[in-house]
Amino acid sequence: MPELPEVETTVRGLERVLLGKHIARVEMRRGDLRRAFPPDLGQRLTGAKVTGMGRRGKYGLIETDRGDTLVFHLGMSGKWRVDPGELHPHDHLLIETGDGRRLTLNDPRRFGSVDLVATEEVDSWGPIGKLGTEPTEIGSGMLHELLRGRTAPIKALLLDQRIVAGLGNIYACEALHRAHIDPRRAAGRLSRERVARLVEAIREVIAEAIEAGGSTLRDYARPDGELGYFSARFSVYDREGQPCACGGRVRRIVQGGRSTFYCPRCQH
DNA sequence: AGATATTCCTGGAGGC
DNA sequence: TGCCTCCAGGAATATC
Repeated sequence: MPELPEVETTVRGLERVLLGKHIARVEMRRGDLRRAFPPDLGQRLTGAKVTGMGRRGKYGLIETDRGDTLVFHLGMSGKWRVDPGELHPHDHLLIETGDGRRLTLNDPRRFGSVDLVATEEVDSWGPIGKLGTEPTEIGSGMLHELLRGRTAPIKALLLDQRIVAGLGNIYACEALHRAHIDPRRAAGRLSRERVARLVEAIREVIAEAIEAGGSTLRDYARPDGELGYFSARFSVYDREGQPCACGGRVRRIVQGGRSTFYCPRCQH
């Protein structure tokens, strides 16, 4: 389930293979993901040189010297495979570099997307233009202001990409646990101090996940050739019924159709 | 406008 | 073993 840390790790992995390299060949195998692939994706990428790599929220960015940026989203099952041996059924896009490396975008559930956007328009481009602040850049005063008057549970608003960009279900749960905040609490009723604690927790959880992902990345050229995803020991996520560090028991509830895991003993 | 529900899709888990 | 149902998730869209 790629959230910000997994996308960041993916981008760093792709950077080693792509940055400064020419794209020799592009093969669109199945283009009907969330959106159809741009029909001219192949011709606009073929022969181009990759001049930069980046990330915004959960979107990965591959910038070329033609003024285009490939914007990808991994949805929930997407991943890039580096030098895959043979192609798999869900390898929807294949990119070959001038020095013979191969990359495939694999996404069984096809919730992901691939778009080609003029580089100078990326920041204002539809989905990215609507995104809120990066977790690393948001201040507690700013978040407190954004949450003011909101009656929805804090958990639901942490998943709203227009407020903070990049959190998904896992890290929203983990951050709330670390900040000792009850996920059901109305977002607008959190004190300034608790919002500050939440911001700190979000930053820590994200940073640790990226660090752990980076260490997995060191051996990303494993036999299966896949980029390694962060698989940490979560404190609460997917741990229903198991003990919390405080001695409580992790509970699962449903909010907005999504599972929330939290500890009733230490989250208030 | 804000909150909530529904939709897309496939693989894996669990039930019988 | 095999078949069935259900569930996971992000983001767009619909509905209250």
